[in-house]
Amino acid sequence: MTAADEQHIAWLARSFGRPDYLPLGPEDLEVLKTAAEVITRYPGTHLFKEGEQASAAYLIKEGKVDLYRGQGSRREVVSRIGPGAVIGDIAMFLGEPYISSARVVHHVTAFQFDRDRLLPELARSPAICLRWLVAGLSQLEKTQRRVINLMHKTVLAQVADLLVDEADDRGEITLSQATMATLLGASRQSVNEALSEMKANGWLETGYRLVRVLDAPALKDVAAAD
Amino acid sequence: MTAADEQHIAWLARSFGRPDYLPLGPEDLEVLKTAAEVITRYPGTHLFKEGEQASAAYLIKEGKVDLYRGQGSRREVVSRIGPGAVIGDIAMFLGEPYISSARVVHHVTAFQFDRDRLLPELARSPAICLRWLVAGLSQLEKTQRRVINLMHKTVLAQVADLLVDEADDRGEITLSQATMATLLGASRQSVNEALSEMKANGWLETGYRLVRVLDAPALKDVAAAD
DNA sequence: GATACAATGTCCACTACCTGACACTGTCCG
DNA sequence: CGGACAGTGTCAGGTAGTGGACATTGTATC
Repeated sequence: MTAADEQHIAWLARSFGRPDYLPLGPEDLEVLKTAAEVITRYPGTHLFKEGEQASAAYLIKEGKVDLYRGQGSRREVVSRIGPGAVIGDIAMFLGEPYISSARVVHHVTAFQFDRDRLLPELARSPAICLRWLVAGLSQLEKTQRRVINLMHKTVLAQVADLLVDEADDRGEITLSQATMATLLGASRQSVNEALSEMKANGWLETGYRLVRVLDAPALKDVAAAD
Repeated sequence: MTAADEQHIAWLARSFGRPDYLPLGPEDLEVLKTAAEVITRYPGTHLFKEGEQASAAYLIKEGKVDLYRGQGSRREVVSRIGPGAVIGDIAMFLGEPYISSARVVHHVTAFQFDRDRLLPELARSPAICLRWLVAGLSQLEKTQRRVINLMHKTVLAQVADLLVDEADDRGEITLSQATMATLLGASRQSVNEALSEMKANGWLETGYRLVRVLDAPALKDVAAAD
């Protein structure tokens, strides 16, 4: 086994092996490894598109991916995800078309699990099957809670929440205000106003396609308010 | 508990209380018999209560059960379910508290699946495990789609959608306008206004704690609009 | 049947947000 | 270097929805 393989297994274990119950054993990881394929994609390309029959799920190892729905000017970005995230799995398990499109933002490497290869393997590995599906339930439930939490809050609170959520380790977010607006389902003007207010309070700095969070606790307060 | 949480619970409860949510077939029950326990309960007793750690799921065999949330005078019946329905399973799989209370209305017999006994059994029956969890995923995914669909629509469209969705076979909905309002996260006044407008169009009749849908297609149009 | 409570129907002022419009500034590329 | 374009900052008018207040009507309780 190569060093690269070791790393891959470590990743898989981190993503699927949360050990509250039914922990995955080494043989389970071996199964996942054989069912997966490592792929790399360049920015602008798609992992999958909305409406296509779901043939595979993806575990992002590196890079960023935008999930969006709709086309052209009606495009609505649903979320931006990074390393560790699993996408497309729900549609794949349900045997339905993908619910959204996944477009690569920053150069991506990912594990691709093809339905035809994965399902037979899972049928032999109930522990993985349970873990994966419970993880899916949990994730769906979480995003649902998030959506509903934001639903009737002010744009100010929504923006604060988005910034806290999306900031990298340096507290920076590289999204245009227009993109943030579609992410939240708000208008660009409202987002701009919210950012201006928080900038005036000294909680953040703004630049071209950039926001730098200076006072994360304050933003968390605002996001929780209401 | 915040207002947003209330809404979340309302949404989830609306979905999980569905009588059409039937993940298990007869042959599955044969396999699961060893993990199940047949229980009988008298009217007024509880199968489980909101907030309790979910330790078991129930498959109703006979009788009626009210799913409600809140306590005392603040109690709100979310749904009444009958034979064939499975309740409490998603909370059980996720290892989280129940999202609503289940009170017996008419004398009930049911299968009780204890988490500690069920999980090992499912680990031996990957097919059932897959089917059950996929049913749960499907249900959650559907509600999520609905939430996102309704998110930025007018109260009028939201009310129309709720009515179409909640109407029984005679086209009647027995919910107070205040309850509908909390279900949708809107104000009672707005709901009232929406109902008035649709009543004026001859699409429905209103009564005390009652709405009777007269023109379901028209309501569907309104719900889809925007 | 009298009383208490719950639900409905309406009023109005207030506000957050949206659409549209326009000037200004940063970034990319020939 | 200079144009083209994308992104930011800001104004104004219009509107859906909120929250408070209150009269009216229906339902349950003793």
